[in-house]
Amino acid sequence: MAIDKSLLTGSTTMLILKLLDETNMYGYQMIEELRKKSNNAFELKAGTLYPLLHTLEQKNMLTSYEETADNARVRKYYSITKNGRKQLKEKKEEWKAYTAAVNGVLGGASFATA
Amino acid sequence: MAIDKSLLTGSTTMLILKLLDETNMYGYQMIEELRKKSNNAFELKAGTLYPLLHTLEQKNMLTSYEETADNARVRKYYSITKNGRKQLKEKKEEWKAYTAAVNGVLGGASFATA
DNA sequence: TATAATATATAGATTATCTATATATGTCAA
DNA sequence: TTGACATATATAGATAATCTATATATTATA
Repeated sequence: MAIDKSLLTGSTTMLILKLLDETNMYGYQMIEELRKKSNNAFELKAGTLYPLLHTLEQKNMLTSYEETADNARVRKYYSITKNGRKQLKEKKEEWKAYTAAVNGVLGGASFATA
Repeated sequence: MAIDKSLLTGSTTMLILKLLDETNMYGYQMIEELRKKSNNAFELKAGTLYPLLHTLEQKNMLTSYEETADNARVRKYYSITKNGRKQLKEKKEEWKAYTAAVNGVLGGASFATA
Protein backbone atom coordinates (compact mmCIF):
# COMPACT_ATOMS: atom_id res chain seq x y z
CA MET A 1 0.00 0.00 0.00
CA ALA A 2 1.21 3.46 -0.80
CA ILE A 3 1.73 5.70 2.16
CA ASP A 4 0.13 9.09 2.23
CA LYS A 5 3.10 11.30 1.52
CA SER A 6 2.11 13.91 4.04
CA LEU A 7 2.42 11.34 6.82
CA LEU A 8 6.10 11.07 6.12
CA THR A 9 6.70 14.68 7.05
CA GLY A 10 9.01 15.05 9.98
CA SER A 11 10.09 11.45 10.27
CA THR A 12 12.46 11.38 7.31
CA THR A 13 15.36 12.78 9.29
CA MET A 14 14.86 10.17 12.00
CA LEU A 15 14.80 7.36 9.43
CA ILE A 16 17.99 8.56 7.77
CA LEU A 17 19.77 8.90 11.10
CA LYS A 18 18.63 5.40 12.04
CA LEU A 19 20.02 3.90 8.83
CA LEU A 20 23.35 5.62 9.42
CA ASP A 21 23.38 4.54 13.04
CA GLU A 22 23.80 1.00 11.73
CA THR A 23 26.32 1.58 8.98
CA ASN A 24 27.72 4.27 6.74
CA MET A 25 25.81 4.65 3.49
CA TYR A 26 25.60 6.74 0.35
CA GLY A 27 22.43 8.52 -0.67
CA TYR A 28 21.16 6.21 -3.34
CA GLN A 29 21.71 3.28 -1.00
CA MET A 30 19.57 4.94 1.68
CA ILE A 31 16.66 5.22 -0.75
CA GLU A 32 16.96 1.51 -1.55
CA GLU A 33 17.33 0.50 2.07
CA LEU A 34 14.30 2.50 3.17
CA ARG A 35 12.27 0.96 0.38
CA LYS A 36 13.30 -2.56 1.35
CA LYS A 37 12.98 -2.18 5.11
CA SER A 38 9.52 -0.67 4.77
CA ASN A 39 8.25 -3.28 2.31
CA ASN A 40 8.01 -0.73 -0.47
CA ALA A 41 5.95 1.62 1.67
CA PHE A 42 8.57 4.36 1.57
CA GLU A 43 9.87 5.64 -1.71
CA LEU A 44 11.97 8.57 -0.61
CA LYS A 45 12.69 10.79 -3.59
CA ALA A 46 16.20 11.83 -4.54
CA GLY A 47 15.02 15.41 -4.68
CA THR A 48 14.04 15.11 -1.03
CA LEU A 49 17.02 13.18 0.21
CA TYR A 50 20.04 15.00 -1.18
CA PRO A 51 19.10 18.47 0.07
CA LEU A 52 18.24 16.88 3.43
CA LEU A 53 21.66 15.21 3.66
CA HIS A 54 23.33 18.54 2.99
CA THR A 55 21.25 20.15 5.72
CA LEU A 56 22.04 17.41 8.24
CA GLU A 57 25.72 17.75 7.46
CA GLN A 58 25.53 21.50 8.03
CA LYS A 59 23.86 20.81 11.37
CA ASN A 60 26.72 18.51 12.35
CA MET A 61 24.58 15.42 12.49
CA LEU A 62 26.48 13.81 9.63
CA THR A 63 29.89 13.91 8.02
CA SER A 64 30.68 12.76 4.50
CA TYR A 65 33.56 11.32 2.51
CA GLU A 66 33.94 10.09 -1.04
CA GLU A 67 34.83 6.54 -1.89
CA THR A 68 35.44 4.84 -5.22
CA ALA A 69 33.55 1.59 -5.68
CA ASP A 70 34.85 -1.50 -7.51
CA ASN A 71 33.23 -0.30 -10.69
CA ALA A 72 35.18 2.96 -10.47
CA ARG A 73 32.02 4.86 -9.61
CA VAL A 74 32.52 7.55 -6.97
CA ARG A 75 30.03 7.49 -4.15
CA LYS A 76 29.51 10.00 -1.36
CA TYR A 77 29.23 8.19 1.95
CA TYR A 78 27.67 9.64 5.05
CA SER A 79 28.55 8.86 8.65
CA ILE A 80 26.52 9.77 11.73
CA THR A 81 28.15 11.99 14.35
CA LYS A 82 27.83 11.99 18.11
CA ASN A 83 25.41 14.88 17.79
CA GLY A 84 23.50 12.91 15.17
CA ARG A 85 23.04 10.02 17.58
CA LYS A 86 21.81 12.40 20.22
CA GLN A 87 19.26 13.82 17.78
CA LEU A 88 18.23 10.32 16.77
CA LYS A 89 17.53 9.43 20.36
CA GLU A 90 15.40 12.53 20.82
CA LYS A 91 13.51 11.96 17.62
CA LYS A 92 12.75 8.39 18.56
CA GLU A 93 11.27 9.59 21.83
CA GLU A 94 9.18 12.15 20.00
CA TRP A 95 8.03 9.48 17.61
CA LYS A 96 6.92 7.23 20.46
CA ALA A 97 5.05 10.08 22.14
CA TYR A 98 3.43 11.05 18.88
CA THR A 99 2.21 7.56 17.95
CA ALA A 100 1.02 7.02 21.52
CA ALA A 101 -0.98 10.24 21.34
CA VAL A 102 -2.52 9.42 17.97
CA ASN A 103 -3.36 5.89 19.01
CA GLY A 104 -4.82 7.27 22.20
CA VAL A 105 -7.21 9.42 20.21
CA LEU A 106 -7.98 6.53 17.87
CA GLY A 107 -9.27 4.78 20.93
CA GLY A 108 -7.25 1.62 20.85
CA ALA A 109 -4.62 0.71 23.35
CA SER A 110 -1.50 2.79 23.15
CA PHE A 111 1.33 1.07 21.37
CA ALA A 112 3.91 3.24 23.04
CA THR A 113 6.55 1.52 25.08
CA ALA A 114 8.82 3.08 27.62
CA MET B 1 6.43 16.25 26.14
CA ALA B 2 5.74 18.54 23.24
CA ILE B 3 5.24 16.82 19.93
CA ASP B 4 7.31 17.87 16.98
CA LYS B 5 4.75 19.82 14.98
CA SER B 6 5.89 18.46 11.67
CA LEU B 7 4.99 14.94 12.81
CA LEU B 8 1.38 15.98 13.01
CA THR B 9 1.21 16.65 9.28
CA GLY B 10 -1.31 14.51 7.54
CA SER B 11 -2.90 12.97 10.60
CA THR B 12 -4.98 15.96 11.66
CA THR B 13 -7.82 15.14 9.30
CA MET B 14 -7.93 11.58 10.59
CA LEU B 15 -8.05 12.76 14.20
CA ILE B 16 -10.88 15.21 13.51
CA LEU B 17 -12.88 12.55 11.67
CA LYS B 18 -12.33 10.16 14.54
CA LEU B 19 -13.63 12.66 17.11
CA LEU B 20 -16.72 13.28 15.01
CA ASP B 21 -17.22 9.57 14.48
CA GLU B 22 -18.01 9.40 18.19
CA THR B 23 -20.20 12.47 18.57
CA ASN B 24 -21.00 15.78 16.93
CA MET B 25 -18.77 18.59 18.10
CA TYR B 26 -17.99 22.24 17.53
CA GLY B 27 -14.52 23.44 16.64
CA TYR B 28 -13.34 24.77 19.96
CA GLN B 29 -14.52 21.56 21.58
CA MET B 30 -12.39 19.49 19.18
CA ILE B 31 -9.28 21.40 20.19
CA GLU B 32 -10.04 20.70 23.86
CA GLU B 33 -10.87 17.04 23.25
CA LEU B 34 -7.69 16.44 21.26
CA ARG B 35 -5.67 18.06 23.98
CA LYS B 36 -7.27 15.92 26.69
CA LYS B 37 -7.25 12.61 24.81
CA SER B 38 -3.58 13.04 23.92
CA ASN B 39 -2.49 14.03 27.41
CA ASN B 40 -1.61 17.54 26.27
CA ALA B 41 0.55 16.24 23.45
CA PHE B 42 -1.63 17.79 20.75
CA GLU B 43 -2.43 21.45 20.83
CA LEU B 44 -4.19 21.93 17.55
CA LYS B 45 -4.33 25.62 16.70
CA ALA B 46 -7.55 27.40 15.82
CA GLY B 47 -5.84 28.78 12.73
CA THR B 48 -5.25 25.21 11.58
CA LEU B 49 -8.60 23.76 12.56
CA TYR B 50 -11.19 26.17 11.20
CA PRO B 51 -9.89 26.29 7.62
CA LEU B 52 -9.56 22.48 7.76
CA LEU B 53 -13.18 22.09 8.86
CA HIS B 54 -14.29 24.27 5.96
CA THR B 55 -12.28 22.14 3.55
CA LEU B 56 -13.66 18.88 4.92
CA GLU B 57 -17.17 20.23 4.61
CA GLN B 58 -16.51 21.19 0.98
CA LYS B 59 -15.27 17.65 0.38
CA ASN B 60 -18.50 16.24 1.80
CA MET B 61 -16.82 14.57 4.74
CA LEU B 62 -18.67 16.78 7.20
CA THR B 63 -21.87 18.77 7.47
CA SER B 64 -22.50 21.61 9.89
CA TYR B 65 -25.35 23.25 11.74
CA GLU B 66 -25.60 26.03 14.29
CA GLU B 67 -26.89 25.52 17.78
CA THR B 68 -27.42 27.95 20.62
CA ALA B 69 -25.98 26.84 23.93
CA ASP B 70 -27.50 27.46 27.38
CA ASN B 71 -25.48 30.60 27.76
CA ALA B 72 -26.94 31.96 24.51
CA ARG B 73 -23.66 31.47 22.73
CA VAL B 74 -24.00 30.22 19.15
CA ARG B 75 -21.82 27.27 18.27
CA LYS B 76 -21.22 25.66 14.91
CA TYR B 77 -21.49 21.91 15.22
CA TYR B 78 -20.04 19.44 12.76
CA SER B 79 -21.33 15.99 11.89
CA ILE B 80 -19.47 13.28 9.99
CA THR B 81 -21.01 12.02 6.74
CA LYS B 82 -21.02 8.56 5.22
CA ASN B 83 -18.21 9.67 2.96
CA GLY B 84 -16.35 11.00 6.00
CA ARG B 85 -16.55 7.59 7.66
CA LYS B 86 -15.21 5.98 4.52
CA GLN B 87 -12.29 8.41 4.48
CA LEU B 88 -11.67 7.77 8.16
CA LYS B 89 -11.42 4.06 7.55
CA GLU B 90 -8.94 4.59 4.74
CA LYS B 91 -6.86 6.99 6.76
CA LYS B 92 -6.70 4.60 9.68
CA GLU B 93 -5.38 1.91 7.37
CA GLU B 94 -2.79 4.31 6.00
CA TRP B 95 -1.81 5.25 9.52
CA LYS B 96 -1.29 1.60 10.48
CA ALA B 97 0.78 0.95 7.37
CA TYR B 98 2.82 4.06 8.00
CA THR B 99 3.62 3.34 11.65
CA ALA B 100 4.39 -0.27 10.76
CA ALA B 101 6.83 0.90 8.10
CA VAL B 102 8.55 3.40 10.39
CA ASN B 103 8.77 0.91 13.23
CA GLY B 104 10.12 -1.62 10.77
CA VAL B 105 12.96 0.73 9.88
CA LEU B 106 13.54 1.56 13.52
CA GLY B 107 14.29 -2.10 13.95
CA GLY B 108 11.77 -3.07 16.56
CA ALA B 109 8.92 -5.45 15.98
CA SER B 110 6.18 -4.04 13.83
CA PHE B 111 3.22 -2.81 15.81
CA ALA B 112 0.90 -3.06 12.84
CA THR B 113 -2.17 -5.17 13.28
CA ALA B 114 -4.39 -6.51 10.56
C1' DT C 1 23.79 1.56 -29.54
C1' DA C 2 19.94 2.86 -27.22
C1' DT C 3 17.72 2.26 -22.84
C1' DA C 4 17.53 1.58 -18.03
C1' DA C 5 19.76 1.70 -13.63
C1' DT C 6 23.02 3.99 -10.74
C1' DA C 7 24.42 8.35 -8.49
C1' DT C 8 24.24 13.17 -7.08
C1' DA C 9 22.39 17.78 -7.41
C1' DT C 10 19.33 22.08 -7.61
C1' DA C 11 15.13 25.02 -8.75
C1' DG C 12 10.57 25.77 -8.18
C1' DA C 13 5.82 24.06 -6.88
C1' DT C 14 2.83 22.17 -3.51
C1' DT C 15 0.70 21.63 0.85
C1' DA C 16 -0.12 21.34 5.76
C1' DT C 17 1.01 23.39 9.29
C1' DC C 18 1.97 27.73 11.97
C1' DT C 19 1.61 32.78 13.83
C1' DA C 20 -0.71 36.85 13.90
C1' DT C 21 -4.71 39.24 13.77
C1' DA C 22 -9.66 40.24 13.89
C1' DT C 23 -14.23 40.06 15.91
C1' DA C 24 -17.60 39.08 19.46
C1' DT C 25 -19.59 37.14 23.73
C1' DG C 26 -19.41 35.17 28.57
C1' DT C 27 -17.34 34.86 33.17
C1' DC C 28 -14.97 36.25 37.10
C1' DA C 29 -12.21 38.99 40.16
C1' DA C 30 -10.52 43.46 41.66
C1' DT D 1 -18.11 48.23 36.65
C1' DT D 2 -14.45 47.36 34.34
C1' DG D 3 -10.56 44.91 32.97
C1' DA D 4 -8.72 40.41 32.00
C1' DC D 5 -9.25 35.94 30.55
C1' DA D 6 -11.78 32.08 28.45
C1' DT D 7 -14.83 30.86 24.82
C1' DA D 8 -15.80 30.74 19.82
C1' DT D 9 -15.04 31.38 14.89
C1' DA D 10 -12.52 33.25 11.02
C1' DT D 11 -8.89 34.75 7.53
C1' DA D 12 -4.22 36.35 5.74
C1' DG D 13 0.33 35.53 5.29
C1' DA D 14 4.66 32.99 6.82
C1' DT D 15 7.10 28.72 7.37
C1' DA D 16 8.82 24.23 6.42
C1' DA D 17 9.03 19.60 4.51
C1' DT D 18 7.87 17.39 1.02
C1' DC D 19 7.25 16.83 -4.12
C1' DT D 20 8.12 17.13 -9.41
C1' DA D 21 11.00 18.36 -12.92
C1' DT D 22 15.26 18.83 -14.67
C1' DA D 23 20.28 18.40 -15.15
C1' DT D 24 24.55 15.80 -15.45
C1' DA D 25 27.40 11.70 -15.75
C1' DT D 26 28.63 6.83 -15.49
C1' DT D 27 27.60 1.72 -15.78
C1' DA D 28 25.00 -2.28 -17.18
C1' DT D 29 22.00 -4.55 -20.26
C1' DA D 30 19.30 -5.75 -24.25
